[in-house]
Amino acid sequence: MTSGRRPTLADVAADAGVSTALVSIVMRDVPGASAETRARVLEVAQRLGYQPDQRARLLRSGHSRLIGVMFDVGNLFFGKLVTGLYAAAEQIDYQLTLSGTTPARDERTAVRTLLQDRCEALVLMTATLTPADFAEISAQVPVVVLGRAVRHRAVDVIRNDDAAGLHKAVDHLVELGHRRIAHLDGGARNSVSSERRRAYATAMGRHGLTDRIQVLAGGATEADGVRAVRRLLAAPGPRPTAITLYNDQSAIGAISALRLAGLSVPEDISVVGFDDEPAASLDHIDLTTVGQDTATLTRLAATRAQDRIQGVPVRQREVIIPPGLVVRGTTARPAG
Amino acid sequence: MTSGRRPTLADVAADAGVSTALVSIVMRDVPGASAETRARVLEVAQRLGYQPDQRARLLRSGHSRLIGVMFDVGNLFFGKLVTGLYAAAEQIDYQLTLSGTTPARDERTAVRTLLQDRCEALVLMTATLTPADFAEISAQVPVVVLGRAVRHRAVDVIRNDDAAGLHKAVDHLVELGHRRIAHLDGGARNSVSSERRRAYATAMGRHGLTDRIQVLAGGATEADGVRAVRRLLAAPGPRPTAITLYNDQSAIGAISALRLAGLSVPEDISVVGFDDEPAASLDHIDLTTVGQDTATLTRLAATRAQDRIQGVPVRQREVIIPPGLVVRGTTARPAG
DNA sequence: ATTCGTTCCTAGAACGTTCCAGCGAGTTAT
DNA sequence: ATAACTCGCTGGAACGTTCTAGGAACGAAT
Repeated sequence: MTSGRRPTLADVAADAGVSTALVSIVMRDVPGASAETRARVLEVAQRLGYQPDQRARLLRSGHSRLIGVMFDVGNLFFGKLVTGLYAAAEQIDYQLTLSGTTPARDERTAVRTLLQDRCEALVLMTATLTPADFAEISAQVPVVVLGRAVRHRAVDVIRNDDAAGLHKAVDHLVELGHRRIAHLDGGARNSVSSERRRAYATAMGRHGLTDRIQVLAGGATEADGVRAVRRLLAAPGPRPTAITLYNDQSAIGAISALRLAGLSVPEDISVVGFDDEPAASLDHIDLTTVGQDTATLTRLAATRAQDRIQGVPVRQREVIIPPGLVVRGTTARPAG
Repeated sequence: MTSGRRPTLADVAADAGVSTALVSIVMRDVPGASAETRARVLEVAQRLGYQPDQRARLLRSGHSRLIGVMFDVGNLFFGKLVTGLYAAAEQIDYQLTLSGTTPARDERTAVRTLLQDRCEALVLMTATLTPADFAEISAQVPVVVLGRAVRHRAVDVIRNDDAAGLHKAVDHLVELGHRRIAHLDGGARNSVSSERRRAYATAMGRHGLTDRIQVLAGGATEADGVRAVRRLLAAPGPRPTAITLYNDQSAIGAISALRLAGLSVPEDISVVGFDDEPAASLDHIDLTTVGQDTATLTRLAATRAQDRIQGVPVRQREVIIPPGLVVRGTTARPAG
């Protein structure tokens, strides 16, 4: 099946009766060859099934035009980001090398393979790397952290504006007529969670609803959403007409708990999630949620990588992108 | 931040006062260096932050010990398979190069980059490649198709035994006491769907339930599941006490339609899906389903790739792996 | 004393590409 | 007519490794 040896530049050159240098010129589509020679060389290359050897190419040319990307293969949100990165990289004529993390393949390992592939910059969707890791890696290659708030003087950060997301959620609900809006928290020891909680309170304040602020203890999972709703319904006093939640997972849990308790969403109570996970768009969930602008995030990550490679001076190391509100079926005007 | 140039073998050699060849020997951990020299070279390499250049290494050595993997970054099931492949590749001391497909990056493009990276074999989780593509690709490098029934004389196939999956589903329901078991089909023009439908019928027959066979027109989406259940409930005659479905998506739709109609799952009706998607294990779905043996699938794909690289003769080009039944909360004894 | 093996090491040639310098033959400017 | 340039092309060096062949040193066997 597999033919003995893949054809090289030399094979094409010999067949076309020219030098390897000229074939190289033709293959790279740079000036330096006449139209007719160009056509002839291309014809031969096509006929022999020549494929340029990426490794030899970059070994010689010094620069690989390669951006290394680390991501978790078990999380669909990162799939979205990788999709965006591929598109963005193509725009600026860079290639992507992917290195996945799995439960058995940690981030250090993933980064090491990217380094060995001689990527010119790294885009990391990291969860576990430490400041020491960042120091070590960024000493070798520019690093862009995508999607997570990391504070390290040597890395660039492109991430979503969580605060703006919650402002939009609250604005949307207030516009619909809601006043009694609760927030279901994402749990203690979690910086993302506290940023979202604070933003909720600020947003309520901006609408003069400071006295209506109600933060419910919650968490990041469906089960957390279920429990929080049970507590909420058992509590005395007027029920909120709407809830914003830490994320979609807990929102999905909350919705099923509400419906199980005989309340309908959104007629009796509106729900807004966060993240726009794929599950949020499923027919039977149809969750209104805050969606990160993955296209912009990835475009900026790619261009920032390029800037660093080219040594372009960068003003702000951290760029924060406003998300959009994806209005679906779990929000409506309050009853009455 | 980034230091001028990454250290090379020559840098390490100069610093340690030995030849580059010797450093190479030490780095590859092959015999030919004394223990003390080895230690000294390693110390220098560590100190300089030397990382071997993967490209130069394989350019010289001819073989890359690299397996190219193509997968869809937008599908979590493939994430599972990639996870398995990483583990399997490590076992046999190969590295993986990932090339993702996205809506904007087609399979031809993905394969081309893998070829340029000089992978020694390709593991393709393909949906769109044609026989002509397979012919062209497999002429250059061994090809293993993972997870899909492709019939082409030049490629190996490792895939799940869909028929066995449906047999297990039906056996499980019969064992629980069900007799009136329906099957919700995955739609017409779809070879996977018809294999599953036929297997359902065969399984029913083996339990002497040929006269209870009931195939409902369905599809692959949640909406299809919802519609099929509505039709089922509107139809006259006794209701089935259990349904097997084409996949998890349609099963999730079916469940929500059943519950909306006031029926409880599994008390009134049992439901079995197919694929064990991540959504199936969510708390509020908790779907009994047929789960593919991804560990075995990926292990075999990797070793098959290795066999082809090494020219080991292969008896059967297609290997079909039995799936397992993941029993969760949507199946129970029938009422009465 | 010579031969033989081992062990540890090195020189130098590859691998397939790109880059640099340069060359002949036209064309244009002086 | 000469100089200067452009165009199309080529030879050869380089990139960072690994591989092959072999050499120096040393102990053991003859």
